[in-house]
Amino acid sequence: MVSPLETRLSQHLPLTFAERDALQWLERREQRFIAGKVIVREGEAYENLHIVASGWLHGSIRLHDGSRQILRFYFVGDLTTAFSIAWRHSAATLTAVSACTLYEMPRAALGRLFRDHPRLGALLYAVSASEHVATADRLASIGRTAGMYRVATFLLDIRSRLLVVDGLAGATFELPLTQQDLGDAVGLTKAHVNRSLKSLEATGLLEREGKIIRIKDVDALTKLVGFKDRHGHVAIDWLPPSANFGDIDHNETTVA
Amino acid sequence: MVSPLETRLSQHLPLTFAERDALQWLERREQRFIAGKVIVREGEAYENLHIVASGWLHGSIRLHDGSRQILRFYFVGDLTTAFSIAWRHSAATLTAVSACTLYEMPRAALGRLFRDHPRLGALLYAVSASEHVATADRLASIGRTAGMYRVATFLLDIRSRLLVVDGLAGATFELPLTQQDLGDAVGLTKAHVNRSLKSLEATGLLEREGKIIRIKDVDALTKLVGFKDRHGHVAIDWLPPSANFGDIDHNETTVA
DNA sequence: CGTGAGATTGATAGCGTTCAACTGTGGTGG
DNA sequence: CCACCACAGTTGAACGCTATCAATCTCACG
Repeated sequence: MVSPLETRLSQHLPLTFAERDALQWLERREQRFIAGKVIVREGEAYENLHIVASGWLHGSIRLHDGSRQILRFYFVGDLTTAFSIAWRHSAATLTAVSACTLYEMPRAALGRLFRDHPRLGALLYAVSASEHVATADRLASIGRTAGMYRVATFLLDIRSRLLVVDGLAGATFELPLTQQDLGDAVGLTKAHVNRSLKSLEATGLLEREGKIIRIKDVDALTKLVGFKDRHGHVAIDWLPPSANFGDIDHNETTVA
Repeated sequence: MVSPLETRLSQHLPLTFAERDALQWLERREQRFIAGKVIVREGEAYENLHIVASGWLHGSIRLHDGSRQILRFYFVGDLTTAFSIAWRHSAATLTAVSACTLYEMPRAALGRLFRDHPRLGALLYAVSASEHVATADRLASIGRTAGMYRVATFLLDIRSRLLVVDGLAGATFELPLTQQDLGDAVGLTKAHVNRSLKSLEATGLLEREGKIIRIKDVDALTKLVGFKDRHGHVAIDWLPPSANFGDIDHNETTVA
């Protein structure tokens, strides 16, 4: 009965009972998808947002010339393609990378969450902000650096997020992507992704075995490519107090 | 006495008196800056967010190798580098492009806004989402398209935002940027920016006179480069009702 | 008229794409 | 159990876009 979104948000902030209850209400409609399934298609009207309960997904947009840009990968506890909330039609395509389980949540439920739990609304704003900055980092990386660096930055970023999500200690993880997918994420062709991976291996900082990636010296690689980790924490000092009914809160947190 | 942020948000949604009042409270500390001034520096602790009252600014980040990526330009009514809210230290450098006037607003004031006016919080979330998607579009553009297309997309994007902000009817506008700046925004060197502009002029779809840009056929150029306008509207159907005190609202909106 | 910043243009080199071929591997049907 | 197939990964060769470096030009300004 662990709520993924609650777990995620709790990493930033101790939540009140009422807040946790509200989050769990968002996670009642469970759906499962097989690997490769397109869940929401760019440009189509959509009714629901999705919270990831398990599995990998990605959000992508398609360009004029038919090529695809993968914007972000989503893991347990992520609110997928949340940026689409600004429109009735989805801004991106949501695709299951692996088999996954999602909770479906009506758009209006997010509005109610802002109303009933402003502090959670503000926290979601901050989380969304951190994702925006991660996108911005990738923008800079793609615009200005050579292929090998883009790939390394990408791998460090995924590793960093998996750490937060899975609590995996190590620098070894499985990357269930084709090199084509990887290329669509970092803006390279699959051929050059392959060469970039080879170059990385040649530095001795990275090893591969099939889909398994092992970063042999995370610090050295981080320094080499100038990677900035944006996922550790979000600032909460600016958030409003947990409610208009502070007394009830106090009771409930102690109960919890 | 026109409040820029209020004006901006009113474009999406009729605001109540209380909401408008709250927004105006954020705009009491006015500051002026000359062109070129660095207002917030990446990585430094910061206390305040800024609302643009007049002028152009941009937010940028610096890469490992010293090069600069401009993430976004800011105009009247924009909440600048709002994504930094997720950290105590600014995620980006905020620089005045032209002389400008800003309102300074403590970070915690944003938190109070979420608490006291949840609907505004949700609306800010949506606006932030639309900016995130704009960043994502640029990411795709930079990763996958040739220089001429990137520049054209950038110009169409700026034009589109100026339309919203200034209500300018035409396809002619002043671009107070050096070609170096433009290159830092679209991921090209200044030399290649120049060649890309020349190529665009050669198509007959664009004219330049100094800093003045005239797009001769917006629709044709939009179609040519596959530009998607993300600035027109944000969806508000998911927002919560305007307050817990519906009756007061009703009075106040009619009074207004 | 000198000065300096930005714009423009040219020559060259390199990175990444494109296209194509080949290899390895896991799954499937006979 | 094996032949076959599809798909991903790998590698090579040639091309083209963009960076780099440098020189020149333009223009506003003191």
